[in-house]
Amino acid sequence: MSCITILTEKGLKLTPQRRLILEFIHDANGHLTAEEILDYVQTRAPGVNKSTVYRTLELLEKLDCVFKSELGGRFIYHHAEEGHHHHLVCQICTKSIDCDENLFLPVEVGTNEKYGFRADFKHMVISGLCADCRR
Amino acid sequence: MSCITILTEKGLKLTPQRRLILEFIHDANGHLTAEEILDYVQTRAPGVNKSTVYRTLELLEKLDCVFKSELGGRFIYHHAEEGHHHHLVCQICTKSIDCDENLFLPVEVGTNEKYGFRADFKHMVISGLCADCRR
DNA sequence: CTACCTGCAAACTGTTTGCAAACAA
DNA sequence: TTGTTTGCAAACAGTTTGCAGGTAG
Repeated sequence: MSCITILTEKGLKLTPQRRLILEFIHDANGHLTAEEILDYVQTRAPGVNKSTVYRTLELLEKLDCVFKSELGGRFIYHHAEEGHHHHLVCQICTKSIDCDENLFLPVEVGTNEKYGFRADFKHMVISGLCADCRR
Repeated sequence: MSCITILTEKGLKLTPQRRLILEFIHDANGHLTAEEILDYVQTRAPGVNKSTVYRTLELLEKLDCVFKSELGGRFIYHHAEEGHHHHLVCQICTKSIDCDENLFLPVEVGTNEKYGFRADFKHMVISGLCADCRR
């Protein structure tokens, strides 16, 4: 079910601001900071306020339309579609690689068996060095 | 080699403030926020300033005496000794379980083979539900 | 029409910085 | 003594909030 449907079904409104934010998040390959989202929205609709962006992101997170993670002391957001749930982020070039989610299955099983801990691997950001920057 | 040795060998000074911070971080089982460290230090030496704590943590990180991770939009710190490099943090009770570091070996191997990405799993914080809170 | 949404400005939290005084070695 | 370290206050970044006016449905 699309984010727009989710919104309208709850009696929430599809404003131009929200439309732009949804559009940008959906088209983005990786994750985005609130600032990046604001910048984009403002190129299309100058005057949009950052509090609108933050409030929309908070709403979309509650509706499970976006995931909120953290990276480098700030929050990052990405759309909550099936597949590619993780991001490999290069420490040097900051490039982000979408990562197959079942790579973490062994860890999930391991923490469960060993500590009874149900790890939540829905929105991981893994820091490291990408193939290009390793050389 | 102890943190104190590392400090003095570089001509850096072992002040009472630094002594307290080192002591607290070393004794802590899990990870600590700057605020928690400041609170502790101030019970033992009122008047110590937060900038001292931040500057000391920055220094200790550079000297590889502590690791800096992030959790819930703020930074957390833990001592950089061998073993138990990861933390399983319960979303409900916020308890932290030290976690065997080679649990992540399969992921490290996987991201390497699949994407050529050298994942840095030295200071992971994994969110989820602990055994008690799952019930 | 009305509940939801926005822009604005201001508050807030966690972190960082410049500087003069204080101190460990 | 001397270079390092501290406390203070102020700046800073990212995020959140209250409110009056605006708008989608």
